[in-house]
Amino acid sequence: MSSRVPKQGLRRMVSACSKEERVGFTKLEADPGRRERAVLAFWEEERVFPRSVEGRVGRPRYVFYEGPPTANGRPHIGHLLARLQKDLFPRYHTMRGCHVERKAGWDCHGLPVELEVEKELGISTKADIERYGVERFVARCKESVHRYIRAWEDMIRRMGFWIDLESPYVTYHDDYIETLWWELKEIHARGLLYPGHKVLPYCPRCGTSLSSHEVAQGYQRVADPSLFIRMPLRDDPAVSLLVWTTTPWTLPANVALAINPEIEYAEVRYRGERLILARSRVAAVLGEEAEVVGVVPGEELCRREYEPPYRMNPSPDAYRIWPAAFVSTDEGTGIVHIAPAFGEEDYELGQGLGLPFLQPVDRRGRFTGEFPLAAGAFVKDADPLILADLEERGRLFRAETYEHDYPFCWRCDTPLLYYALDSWFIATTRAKDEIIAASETISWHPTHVGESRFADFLHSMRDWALSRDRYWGTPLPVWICDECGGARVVGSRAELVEHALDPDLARAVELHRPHVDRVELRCPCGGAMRRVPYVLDTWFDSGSMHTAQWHYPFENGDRFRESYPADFISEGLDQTRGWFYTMLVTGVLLHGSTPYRNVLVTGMGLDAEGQKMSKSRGNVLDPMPIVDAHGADAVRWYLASESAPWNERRYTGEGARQARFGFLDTVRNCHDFLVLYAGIDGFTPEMAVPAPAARLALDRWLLSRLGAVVEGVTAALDGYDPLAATRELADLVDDLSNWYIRLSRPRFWGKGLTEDKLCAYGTLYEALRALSLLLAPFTPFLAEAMWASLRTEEDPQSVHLAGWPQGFPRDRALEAQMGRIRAVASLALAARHRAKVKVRQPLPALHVRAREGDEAIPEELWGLLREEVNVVRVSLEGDLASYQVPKVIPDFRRLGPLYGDRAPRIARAVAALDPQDLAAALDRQGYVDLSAAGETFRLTRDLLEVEWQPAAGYAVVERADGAVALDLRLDDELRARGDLRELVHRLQLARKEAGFRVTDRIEIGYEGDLGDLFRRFSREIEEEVLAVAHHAGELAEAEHEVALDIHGRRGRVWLRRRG
RNA sequence: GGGUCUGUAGCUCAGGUGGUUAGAGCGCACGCCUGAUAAGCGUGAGGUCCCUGGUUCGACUCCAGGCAGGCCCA
Repeated sequence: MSSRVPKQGLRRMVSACSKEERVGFTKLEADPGRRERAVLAFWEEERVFPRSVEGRVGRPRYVFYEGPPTANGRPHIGHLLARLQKDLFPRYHTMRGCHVERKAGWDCHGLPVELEVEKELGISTKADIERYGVERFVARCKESVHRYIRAWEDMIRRMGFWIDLESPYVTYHDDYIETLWWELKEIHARGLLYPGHKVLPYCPRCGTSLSSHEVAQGYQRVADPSLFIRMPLRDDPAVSLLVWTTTPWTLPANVALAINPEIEYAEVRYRGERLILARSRVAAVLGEEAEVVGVVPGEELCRREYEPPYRMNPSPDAYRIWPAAFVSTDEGTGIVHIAPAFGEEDYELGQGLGLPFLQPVDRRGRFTGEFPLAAGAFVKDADPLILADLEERGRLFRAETYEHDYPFCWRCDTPLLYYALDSWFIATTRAKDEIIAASETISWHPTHVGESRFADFLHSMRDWALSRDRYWGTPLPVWICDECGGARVVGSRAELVEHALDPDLARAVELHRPHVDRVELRCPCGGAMRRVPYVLDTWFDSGSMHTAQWHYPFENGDRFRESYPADFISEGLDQTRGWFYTMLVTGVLLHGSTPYRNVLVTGMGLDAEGQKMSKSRGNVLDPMPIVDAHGADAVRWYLASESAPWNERRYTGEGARQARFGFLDTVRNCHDFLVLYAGIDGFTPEMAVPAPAARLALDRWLLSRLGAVVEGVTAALDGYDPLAATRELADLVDDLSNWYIRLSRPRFWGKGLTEDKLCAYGTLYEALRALSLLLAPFTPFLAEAMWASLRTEEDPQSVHLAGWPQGFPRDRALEAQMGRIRAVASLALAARHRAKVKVRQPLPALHVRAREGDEAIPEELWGLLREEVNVVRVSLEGDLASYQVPKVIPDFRRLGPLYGDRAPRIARAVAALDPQDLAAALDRQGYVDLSAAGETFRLTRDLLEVEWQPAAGYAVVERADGAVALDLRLDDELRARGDLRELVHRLQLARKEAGFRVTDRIEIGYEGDLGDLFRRFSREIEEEVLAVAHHAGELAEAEHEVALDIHGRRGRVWLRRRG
């Protein structure tokens, strides 16, 4: 296909109708929505994204892994930050010449999806699901996932996030699941997969346990009861142990108390009763009133019996006191209530001592008939019942509330219970050293997340509670024999078929509940094996994408090997314990090394009030209206340029608006400026332009700045610091717009395509072209639209198929000199402002206090300065003393106490002296002697303040970056020149009011006091306003007429177009 | 309670091996420019650099302790 047609196609799509329309350059569509939709259509038609990947096959790979979005909610603006990084860096490395595959992925399984469907169906328990039918339920889960995937795809496309949506990995596909099965078999072969019975955080609503990384997501601050309870000693009922708990509902399951034998306990008398508690807690718990009557060593309490709150077990081992090292005196009384069913430490203690196990709570978190007081009540609701009962029986010592963080189910907000459960585990703790060693090869951005937060988490690692008692998930591939209890971990579909009682069923079955549960295997013992009822923790799904996305090892061996590990991943900070952790674990267990080398961690999205955005809070900001209003580029630039990626952000719509008008429109204006004049002169990029060395300093400066920015942006992106890159780019655009173009404007106005004009066009063209390339990763739409206008026939069709810019040699001396000139210009403008003199009025001189290096600045640059600040002459001075006069002010606050009523006379004497001499003397010797009223006084420097003021006719500005004195004295010539500029300005305004084009030639008639000016500056006026003739008197057939007042010269002017 | 990050202008945020007068954008005020024009530019006002203590000739920066917020852990 010829590149000509699509080039014109995009041109048509992105450009506004322009009067100056020419073959090459075209103005950019100003409406971001229209511009971006045209670019999207172009990308689609020309398959630009796939070509940008395919075109680099065989080049070094830069491997990117997509952290799959959970397909159970709509995207909000908080998701965009990480997505932006995931687009920006692959685009950049593609332009650097790497082969960057970007396979999309969808995380489809899990409780959140089930919850969504439950809500749709208006049901809320597992029994409801069973009644509804697991098969239908699972089918609806699949539908739900598809709905959300479509919403995500729409957002991803509209934002210009390039990722391969055509062939994503999908965690619920059989191929994906098969890899997970293979992984589990591998892990099992290493002896790291085991079934256990442990106390786990458990959601009674969802009916399933949660892993540590899930629990981490759901802590909330709550007020819980805080109870102190009396537990009388069996052998001495007059004495009670004082026990503290924040979970009254666990008391019925109490079977023991634990103390620490290292701790000293005290028997105290308190308001007539005798209590035992840790000695160091007496004051905190009981206050001043308590009287310690005896010390009880911890060991003395061990094995003694006590009276439990509820005697529910007859065993002689129950209701005794035991030693335990975990008992501390940080809180409570140093005596801990033990309920093995409801606490991890409790459970282990109970196992170790062979204590009875009481479980009066069912899987739904409700008390069973075993505990009639609260039978049927949800545990948290039973708290008040138990409290009242203890109170009534005189066992309650004190009841308060206690504010602490308690874990809640991260999806359904039900308080979690610690509950003894059967579960399957991965023994990650046995590979802990290996995992930590691998983690140390990862580069974190920012470093502290990896060094502290992630490292801490790894060091406190627990075994991974892998199984979930749910429906919509990867089935745990473990089959257990009914007869002998033997287990088989199935690692592939083939293995399933091989051992199935019904191989045809196994061959065709979908690897989901309830289908796969119908497959029974033949046990070596001859019995039938049935699958355990569990599905996997969804984090195992996404955490395995490094391997499962390729359906490795069943196919794609090469692709897997070339793509492991990833060079780059980027997700939100909340993934530290989520995806970053689970992916590392599976990567190390299966492949022995980290699955990713660089992680860019993005901060969380907050709303305008600083609250975390979340679906449950209802404060999520939908990005699409903002995108519609200002464009995807504006949102992208806002996200990239506002703050470092890892900072949390407060999002408002305002940021994108600013990005659009403050930055993107400036870029567009710069481009359109070139288009306007290149159109008039017929400049095209194919024209031969003099070599940079032959161009003006202004041109050479801009080219050097380009070199600096290319270096800066490259280094910033190589270091995963997009913020620094945007700063470089913003500075460049400022230099381009507010200095280069501003100062070059007169160069573009002259007649014909002169050598210098060619240089200006060539330089501006090269700058815009490089800018388009540099912007491509950040604002791909605008960059593309610019490229469409600027590219030559030899160039790639898309900016995203082009290479990263290079080849702009630096001239650091010139950059520094121009920087100095700009600083001086700013000082001079400040001086004009202070003196209230317009820039249009020429002034005789600007005196600059010289700095090191100023003498080396070439005359050419001083010339730019003269024009910019409109002065006839610029001079360098050693100091500005000649343009300032000192004013010596006596300090009455000091003078008064020293000289009393003589002070005013001294002040008068000071005023009578020449301030110039006074200041010089103070400066030289630090004091001045003077006589007043017949006395001589020696006034030291601290008594007299010297203030420097501009001398008459000067404006002086002094700042950290320099000092200038502006000569404001006007003579007739300067006044006349000022009048001329004023007149030209008014005539230009009149042209514009008349609606003439910038190229129209005109004829002028005038009358009144303006004759002098027209006669004297005849040539200048005609050139400036493109007049071919002017004469006194009203103009026949005038198209426009204005009344003028130029500094008191009044008159009228008529304009008419000619030819 | 522990870890960690953050705290700088009205708002959103940069910055600094410890060194004259701490920056940007937006907003605000005033003005300039007018051949990029339903644009552009400049100047200015605005800050106890969260607080307290320490180290130092000198602290917004380093150290310690606190306060507030976010995230994470228990």
